[in-house]
Amino acid sequence: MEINFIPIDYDYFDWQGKNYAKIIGRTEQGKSVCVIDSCPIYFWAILKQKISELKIRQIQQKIEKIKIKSPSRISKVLKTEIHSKKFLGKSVKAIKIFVTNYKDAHAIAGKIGMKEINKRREYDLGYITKYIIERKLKPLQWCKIQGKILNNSQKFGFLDANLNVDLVLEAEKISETAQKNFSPKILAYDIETDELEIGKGEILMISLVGENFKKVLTWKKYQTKLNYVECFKDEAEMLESFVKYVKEYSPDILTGYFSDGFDLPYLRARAEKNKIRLNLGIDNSQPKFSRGRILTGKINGIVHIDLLRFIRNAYSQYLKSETLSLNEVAGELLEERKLKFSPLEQVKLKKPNWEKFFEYNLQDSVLVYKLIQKAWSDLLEITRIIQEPLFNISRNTMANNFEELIIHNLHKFNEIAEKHPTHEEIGERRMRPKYEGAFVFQPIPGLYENICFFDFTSMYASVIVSYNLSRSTLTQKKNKTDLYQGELDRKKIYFTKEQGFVPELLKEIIIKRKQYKKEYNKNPNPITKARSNAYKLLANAAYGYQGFFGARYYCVEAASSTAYFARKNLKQVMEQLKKQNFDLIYGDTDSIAFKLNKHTKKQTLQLLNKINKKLPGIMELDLEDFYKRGIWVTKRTGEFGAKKKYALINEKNKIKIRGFETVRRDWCNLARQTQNKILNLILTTGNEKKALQYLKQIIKQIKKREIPLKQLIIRTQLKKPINEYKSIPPHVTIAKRMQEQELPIDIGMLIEYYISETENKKALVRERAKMPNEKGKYDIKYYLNNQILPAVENIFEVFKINIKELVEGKQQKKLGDFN
DNA sequence: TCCCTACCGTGATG
DNA sequence: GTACATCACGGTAGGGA
Repeated sequence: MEINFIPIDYDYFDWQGKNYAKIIGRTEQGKSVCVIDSCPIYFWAILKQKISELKIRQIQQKIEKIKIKSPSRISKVLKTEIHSKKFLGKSVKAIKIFVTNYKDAHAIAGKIGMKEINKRREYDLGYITKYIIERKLKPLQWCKIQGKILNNSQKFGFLDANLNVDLVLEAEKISETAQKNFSPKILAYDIETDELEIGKGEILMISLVGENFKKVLTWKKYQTKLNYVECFKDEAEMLESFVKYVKEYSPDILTGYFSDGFDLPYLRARAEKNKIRLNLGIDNSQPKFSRGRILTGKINGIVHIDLLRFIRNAYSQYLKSETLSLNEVAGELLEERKLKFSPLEQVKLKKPNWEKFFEYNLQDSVLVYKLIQKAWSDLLEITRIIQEPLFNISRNTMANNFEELIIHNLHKFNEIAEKHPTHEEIGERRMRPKYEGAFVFQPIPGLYENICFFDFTSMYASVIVSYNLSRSTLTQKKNKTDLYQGELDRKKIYFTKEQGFVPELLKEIIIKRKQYKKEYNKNPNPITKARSNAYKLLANAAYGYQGFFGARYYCVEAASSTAYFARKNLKQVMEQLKKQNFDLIYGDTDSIAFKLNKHTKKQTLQLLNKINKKLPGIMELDLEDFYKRGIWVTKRTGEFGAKKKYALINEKNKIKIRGFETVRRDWCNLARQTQNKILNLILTTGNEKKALQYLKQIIKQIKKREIPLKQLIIRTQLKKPINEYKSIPPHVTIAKRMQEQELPIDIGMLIEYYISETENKKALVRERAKMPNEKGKYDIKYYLNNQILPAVENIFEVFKINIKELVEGKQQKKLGDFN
């Protein structure tokens, strides 16, 4: 039997002491298939230099005798082979040690302590990772599989009989085939409960949304006109029906939002309470939760995706949303929001508005369903590039993905994989002091006209490639003719010029990114965009990866040298611009802002071209944009220009604001909006007159208490448990109060408060902080002096206007128009 | 008690 | 609590006058 097959979910099991991979996927016709397969299990013992062949033979014989007994099996070394390999770029001789069961590889490696053996490696790779590398059955990539059908066969203990799939195949031959698109069957779900703590309350309803499929399941007896609502006798019956519907729909992917941390564990807890099996798995197994720092829910045969985690890891830095709540993210990506409804208030009512409740519950699943449609091409693309299962890809950080990309490509370099750092190694790495990072140019405050911005494309990644910065290229040699000279803690360090595998893989990524970006610009569609985006995300992760204490290929020398070469190149370009009589305004890490002065745009671009020709390796300087006007301000403390704070207007009148309070969520809306408006007015008109008028009007409104409280709410995130705070800022005080009132508080929550007036004028800010629903008068002085003034003071200072007097009202009679 | 400053905490930039 | 360093700024804690 031969089929075209796309692998979706991976799992493995033991049969008679041996490991087997169990891969769930589909045929072109959409039939669900389970493929059973296996691969040799081995790890490496890397030999020291100059060991005699006789000695190696003796070591092999010793190793081949190793046996390990565990309660469930006897594991042993099957055979050994000698190979010429590379480890960290250096040629080595290594013994390939084949074992019966991968779970014992670690223990067997522990028994190999001969003094001739330098290192043992690859006993810490996961079985699925090894399997994918060995058998090239790559996630979400179409392939041809020849094999034997298992039909109620005794083999594997009647495993096929308990699988809800159309076909079970034992693979014999796997071969490549042309790639086509793949649209998985997706089901989104969401639950509503009357208590937030997992399992404490009851699940009131569950919504399910798929293609031409929508349901709300509930046990609240209620007559409804909504045809998608189904009512059940009790919670138990509803849960059983949920399982039934999921199985009938037979999705490839079951997805929720924060469902790792809430929906799935809640369902599991309530099923237990009701003594029901939540047998969602394709083998009728229940969801399994891995107890890491963060809960992770896995369902056999169905890829459970917590979309929040993917969005956080892949998209968050590119989103404008201030929180990653479903409401905000959907608002930004879909221009659609959650229904306005407050479930936790409703459940406290005697007669909740069930009709609205059902609609609200359904809408959440609708949003998740639409969001994953948007994310799908990225998920598919990243999965195909990294070659790890979708379940992992959807939860991995980008640094994590980068490491797995390396692991899956090592065979191209004949490299043996480096191991994970041990606890002690991680501890040491974390102890080391910080290395010098990016260069930031000290701006001179002012309003500038005719500005040009250049920036380096993927600067850090292109530096790593151009200077060959990595663990395997770091060298002790000091023969300066064929080495790159980097820096760590002001000491010189060296990298060979012979290309290392990390820079080479990164180079491929950058080249593909450029290629796909071109393709996208020519032919903009979700696929080309996703491809281009996926490569960009990966390239950006490479620098952080090498400086990350948990990385297999950690190399602080490479990380610090990356920053060093970036500083050097940025400063060099700055010098060139200065020599050509451009006035520098600003620069940060990989960007440069300067005044055109008497130069034309054409001349400027010609210079850009000239600079590019001299840049090392694949480094590239790009035109970011031309701007009509821009403003840089002083720091609140000190007379110097503030870094990382500026605002620009381009020739299409598009405004770009960086670092100002306007873009910071921990300032009240009034301060943010006032500042935004003032920056807008100044940038569009080129002077401060209208802005000043506007400010006066706002100040008047504050003093007359005309500002609605909503505009004055300050939001600050609670980042750790309350008792871990050394000093107690206002938002922690409020969090404590909320806790006392048994309001739900959680790490990561945005705490809202406003500052009220009190008798005691000297009270600390936190003593004046009140929850939004607490009665009180907002403190006029606080909002003037601590919110509005700091937000606008430095902007007007550019025009030599002292706002302080205006705000405090010292000269109010003179200025006349408010009191 | 007042005043100053170091440090904490958050959230930006790139 | 798991990619990096740099920076601004409000607020508190705590010591010295």
